[in-house]
Parts: sequence; C-alpha cells; structure tokens
Amino acid sequence: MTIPPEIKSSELAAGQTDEYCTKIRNDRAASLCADCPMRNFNICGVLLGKPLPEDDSSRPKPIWQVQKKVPARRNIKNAGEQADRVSVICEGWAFRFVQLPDGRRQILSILIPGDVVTTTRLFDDTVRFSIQALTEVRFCGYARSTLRAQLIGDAELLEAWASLFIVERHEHFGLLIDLGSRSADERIAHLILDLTGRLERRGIMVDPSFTFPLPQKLVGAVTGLTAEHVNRVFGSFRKMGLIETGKRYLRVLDLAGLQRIGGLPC
Amino acid sequence: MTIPPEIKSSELAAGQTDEYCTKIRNDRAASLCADCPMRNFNICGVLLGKPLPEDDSSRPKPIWQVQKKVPARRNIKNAGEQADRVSVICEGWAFRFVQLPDGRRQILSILIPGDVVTTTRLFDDTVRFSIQALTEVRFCGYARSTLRAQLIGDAELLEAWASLFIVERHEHFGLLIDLGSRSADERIAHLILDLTGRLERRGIMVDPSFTFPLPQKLVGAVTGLTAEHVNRVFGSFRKMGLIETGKRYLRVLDLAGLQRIGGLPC
DNA sequence: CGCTCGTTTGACTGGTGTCAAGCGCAGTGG
DNA sequence: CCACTGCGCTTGACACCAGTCAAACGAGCG
Repeated sequence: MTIPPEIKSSELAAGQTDEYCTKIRNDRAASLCADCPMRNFNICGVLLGKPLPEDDSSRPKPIWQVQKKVPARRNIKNAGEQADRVSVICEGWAFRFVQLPDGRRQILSILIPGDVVTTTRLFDDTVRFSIQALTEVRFCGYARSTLRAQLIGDAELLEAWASLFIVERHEHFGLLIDLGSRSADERIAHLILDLTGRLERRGIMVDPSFTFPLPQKLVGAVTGLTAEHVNRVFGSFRKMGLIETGKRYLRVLDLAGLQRIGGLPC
Repeated sequence: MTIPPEIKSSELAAGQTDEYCTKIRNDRAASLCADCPMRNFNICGVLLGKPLPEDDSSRPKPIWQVQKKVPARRNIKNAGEQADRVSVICEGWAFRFVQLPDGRRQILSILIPGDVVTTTRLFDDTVRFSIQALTEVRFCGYARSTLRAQLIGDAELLEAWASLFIVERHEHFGLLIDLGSRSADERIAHLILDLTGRLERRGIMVDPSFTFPLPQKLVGAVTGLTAEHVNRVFGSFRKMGLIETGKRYLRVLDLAGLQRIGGLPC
C-alpha cells in the first residue's frame, strides 16, 4: 500500500515544507509584483498603492520579502508549523484543510489568486490547519513584524485587513450552511457558483468556463461527500445540461439552473 | 397551524428587534459592569482595565453606552439589520443562525456570557445572520464609532480584537469538520465537550453539570441533524453512562468516554 | 510497457430523515 | 380548581440519500 501525497507531506516534521519551495530571485520578484494582476485586490492594493506605482514616496517601501513557488500537490504549510510571513497567492490554486487521525480530511476553504493564505497569521504564530497547493502556486510573503507595525495607526490597512476577515467568515458561513442543512446537489451547485463568482470578481474567468483543478475526490472533501457520490451528482448535472466537464476544466452552461439548485438566498 | 416564535420574530421588519429590549438605567448599568464576572474576558478587560477599577485615569473613561435585556426566544438582531453598537453578552445564552427560505435553520455558533455578539460589527455595518436569545439575555453595547477610533493606535485593544476573530474562526473550523466529516455521535459529543470547555474557561461551570438551555431541536440545528435523531443519540449516551440529562440541565458523567467519541485530536 | 491516479458505473448497505403517535409538563383560561 | 393546549421529549416503522465495496476504463508517466 502506498501513501497518498497529501499524507506524505503532512507527516513531515514542522518547518520542513520549505524544502519544496523555490525562492524567486529578488530582482525578478519585484518585477513580478509590479505586473501582478492581483495587486489591486486585498491587502496588496493597500500596501503597494493602487494606482500602479510611480508615487513610491507616499507609501513606505514595499515590504515584500520573498516570492516562492511550490509544485502542485505539496503542502505549503503544515498544521502546527510556525511562520513569520503572511502570504498572498499570486498564481495558482491551493486549499486549507485538516487531516483527522483516521485519514478523513476536511477542506476548509479553497484559495485562488489574490487570497491571503493565512489571514490570522499576523496575530497568531502557529497555523491551525494545513495548506496544500492544488496547482503549482506562486506566492508572496510579507514579513509579519513589519506588517504588524504598519497596521497600528494605518486606518486604511486596518480596514483592508478587517474586510479580509469578514469576507472569509462569510465564506465559512456559506459552507457551514451547506454542510449542515443542504443536500448533495445543493452543496455542489453552490460550490461551483461560489467559485465562478470569486474567479469573476478577481477577473480570472474567461467566459463561463474555467480551468477547474479540483479532482472529484477533493470536491468531496469540501462538501463532505465521497468521490463516488460527487461523480454521480456531476453526472446528473451534465445530463440536465447544467455544466460541461472535462479534464481539469468546467463550463457552466445554465447559470440560472444551477442557481435554482444551489443559490443561497439569504 | 401556529408559527413558532423563532420564525415569528425573524419575519419582523428590520429595526424592530429593539421593541423587546428593555434598556437598563445608566446608573444601574455602571454598577452591573463593575461587578461583572465577565469583565476580565475578551475586550471588556482591555476596555475597562483588568485590575478591577480604581486607576480610572490610565484608561479612557469606559465607553459603555447601554445595557439591555431581551427575553428568552426573541431575536436580538435580524439578518440585514443595521447596527451601531458592538455588544457583549453579560448574562444568558444566545445563538447566531440563518434561516433558509424553506424553513431550514442552521445555527452558526452558540454564545455564552463573555462572548461578543457581532464580532465584525466594528467594520461591517449590516449583520449577516440573526441572533436569538436562548435564555433571558443581558448585554452591553459599546458605541461602534468610539470603539473604532480607539482601535487605531491602541495595540493592546487591536490584539484583543484580533484574538476574538481567531478564537471564533477556530470554533467555526471545529463545526465545519463536524458537519463535513463526522458522524452524528461524534458531532453531539463534540458539541457537549466544546460547551463544557468554554463554560469552564469562563468560570461559569459548577462541577461537571451545568444548565443546558438548548432544546434538542436546536442541538439538531447546530449539528445538522433532526431533533428525533438527536434524541436517539442522547438516549444512547445516557445508556452508555456518558451523560445525564434533565430539564434544561446536563451533566457529564464520563468525560474520557465522551472525548473518545467526540474529541478533536488535531 | 506497466504503474498509479482519477473517473465512471453498479449493487448493496447503513446512517439519518420522515412520519406518526403517545407522554408529561407548563402555561392559560374558564 | 380543573380542562385545554402547545411544546418538548421519546419511541417505532419505514424510506431514502449517500456511503461502501468492487470493478473497469482511460490518461499520464517513468
């Protein structure tokens, strides 16, 4: 019997996730940030100044520390690890999850470009869940201490930070409602709608189709279902003409129909 | 057919929850705060100064605005309502919930004395869920604007605030794991353990028994189960000698046994 | 080529939901 | 004081959604 990769990497001792990370040279990193389509979202916008750059004088020098890359299916951080950086995903997808001792796994949230990997890291130095790259992921790490010092007294940054929490909490509530009181069909339809909505808001989605790097097993780990049942629901959605699926790809054919099933009207 | 009270009150137009609230006279409110056993927890401790009072000079004058009372089973706030106060529960239990259009209801968290009712209220002026009193509830409201002004530049308060978020998020993760990947027995055992732990940390629990104002139907609304099934699980726990239940009362007889079922070892 | 992983499908099982009825208690009104 | 009523708890019979187990297929990859 072989050990699946997610378990393999989560069993590493704390602090060892760094070994897969490729650090990007500082000069290249700066130019990557300058062109980053995500720089206008979340805290990046506040930290780097929204109108592209130029007026670097008004804002303190950007406090990027490092840009890193992690290959697909490796853990970015393991639960219990310490960390001194707050990271933002620039490219790629990842997910937060916890692994129960018997092997069951619950995904807490899916992270897309522009998301902050560990929102509470600024105040809480140990991570309470693991994070795994779904595709290859490139991310930027702000130094915790610098960011924290800046947060005190900077109303705009504080506001941005708080709104991260609020949005994230709202996402968690949505998932709680799904898991607690909705059927498999509803959960999956809602997941699709949620992701399409978020991708659109980040300007990542091209027409109603998008690359969908979540294997069905992981869709199950989000929605609390088994891979087999997820497959059946996908099949019935396909038969109903709601979606079209392919290899790491998904297209919404009937948005209204999906919303009728999975909309959260509250 | 009669309308259950939770629906009745949640159907009121926004802004009407105030009508059940009894405002407590300001002079009485001040003395209630001075003696409040919860003043050392959460943000109250930071705002009012932890060592009882006396050195009122160091801290700005307390910014209590009002103390209010709400009778059991009435909504404290309805989803969508606006609010200009951040409230802390001084006495009694309450819960946050959302009501789906078809009547299904999901409880998001249970609030006990010392908990902040609407943690994000400071930055988000509309409430995204409803809050209902489980017992009679007395709570204190801080003015949002004052609190916010104080937050900028006050590192200690900021820290306290952030830790509210972190603790709350941790609770939500626990519930997500329960709902997504654990059985009915596990969920209910975990709920009991979670509540006993929180009550202990707040110094409210007398020996291993405590008043348990959650009717089984609401235990179901937290754990995503029906009242009938909750009843069966309670019955089996009783038969196994794990707990003892009575009218609005619960006693843990076998903590280790409960932990074996519902512990979250992650 | 042979391995593994993800998808797909089928048969069967089982945990929870649903429906229904009875009981006891507390509040309410006569 | 006593009926009446509604609510919460309890139990049983039954149904169904989703889990489990198993097998086959295709794709990627060394």
